[in-house]
Parts: sequence; structure tokens; C-alpha cells
Amino acid sequence: MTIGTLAPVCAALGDETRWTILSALGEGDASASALAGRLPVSRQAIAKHLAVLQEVGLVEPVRVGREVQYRVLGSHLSDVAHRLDAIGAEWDRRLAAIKEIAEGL
Amino acid sequence: MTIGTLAPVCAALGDETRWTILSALGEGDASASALAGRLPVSRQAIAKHLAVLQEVGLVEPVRVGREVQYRVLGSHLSDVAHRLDAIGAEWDRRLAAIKEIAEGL
DNA sequence: ATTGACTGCAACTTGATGGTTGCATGTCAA
DNA sequence: TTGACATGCAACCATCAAGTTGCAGTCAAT
Repeated sequence: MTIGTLAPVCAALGDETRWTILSALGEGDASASALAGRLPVSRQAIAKHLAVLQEVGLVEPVRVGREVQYRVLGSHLSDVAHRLDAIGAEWDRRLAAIKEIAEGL
Repeated sequence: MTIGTLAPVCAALGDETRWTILSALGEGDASASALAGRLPVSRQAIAKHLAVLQEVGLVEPVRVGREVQYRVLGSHLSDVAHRLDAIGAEWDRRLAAIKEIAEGL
């Protein structure tokens, strides 16, 4: 049950602005410029966020003519979610076992 | 499918040191001082991390005599994981639908 | 060919955060 | 009651990250 690369993904998901971006991309692919039109931050700020999200595999660039659209990768988010779930379950299992021993005489 | 308080929890999970702490707590409750004995950071630093983790509900303090032990809350981590999974699945579902429309004429 | 729009890179500012040390407080136990 | 150990609070430092502006490079369309 290796933690491995989990922290960077969580760090990427720890920013509200990035959730706003992900949420927007969830309704369809979009470029940094297009997103900058809807959100109250500069295009460059959005580009940085997209780079972070791409780095951890939550988003994927797709060239369309001269612009670069970004696509959200739901399956990767689900993968991360499953790993977190497994860790949480493991903690509960272990603590239950400890409690068992403590009570059981 | 509200995002709500998801970002703060993810931000808390975005730090390697906090994962080390959580991992240690996963093997049994421990106080800040006890953790400081095993980890290469000061007790105060650990106390701050525990405060962050407690803030987002990943950890719970338990007074034992004069010391304060912390217990990891696996079920809460699993809750978060399920919410993330649902969001990822929703993204995939929507993009599949869009693709369907684009192809299916 | 030129113009306009989109991308990419770089420098800078600023606020948040992880870390430290020092000291005060509190509480168990001999 | 007094000493030892644990917590809590505060100040401080350094680094990182989010955001900005500005400019250069590309590519499509007129």
C-alpha cells in the first residue's frame, strides 16, 4: 500500500482555483485563453495551473489548430480516489484489530 | 455533487511530512512528542501539522493522562475518496456523452 | 504580406506555509 | 511539594507558490 506519488496529486487538488478550472473542464475541453475569459484570473495564471494539473496527470493537452485545449482525465482522479480509500480502510482495519486485542483480555 | 470543503482536505494531504505523520498514526495512536521522537522534525512542527489534520477531520485528539494522543480517522479519508471518485466518474460520463453526440450525428 | 489571436517564457511581488527556537503553563508522580 | 515531562503560545526566518505584467514567437486568415 505505497503512498508514493499521492502527495503531489493531493497538493494539486488543494487549490480552489484549480478546482474551478477542473470544474469548467468537466463541462467540456477548453484552452487557457477560453478559461481566462470565464474566470477572474489572468491567462498566465491559468496556464500555470494547467501545467501543475498536467504534471500530476489530471489533465491532458490536445492541440486543435493553433490553440491547445485541455481535457480532464476523470479516470485518473478515480484511481487516486481508490488508493485513498484503500489507505483509509487499512487504517480502520488496523485500529479495529488493536482495539480487539486490547479488549480481548 | 458539490465540491465544497474538498480542497482543504486535499491541501492537508498535499504535504509529505503530513503523510509520514499519518502513516505513523496508522500503526497506532501517538502524541506529538512521541512522533517527534521518530521523525526528523521538531515537536512544534508536528503539532502544527496535527492541527492542520485535525482541522480537516483526518485526525482526532484523545487525552490520555497528561498527554494528548492523536488517532487517525480512516473513515473520513474514505469519505473524501468516495467524493473524489464520484467526481471523476462524472467527468468521464459527461465527456463520453459529448463524444457520443459528436459521433452519433 | 500583414494583422490579429493564441501560446510560451521570464521577472517580479506578495502572501502563505513549513520550519525553527524560546519560554510559559500545566499536570502527573515520587 | 517539587521536579520532570508534556503541551501551548509566540516570534521569527526562509522558502514556495499564486498571481501579476510584459514581451517574444507562431500560426491562421484576410
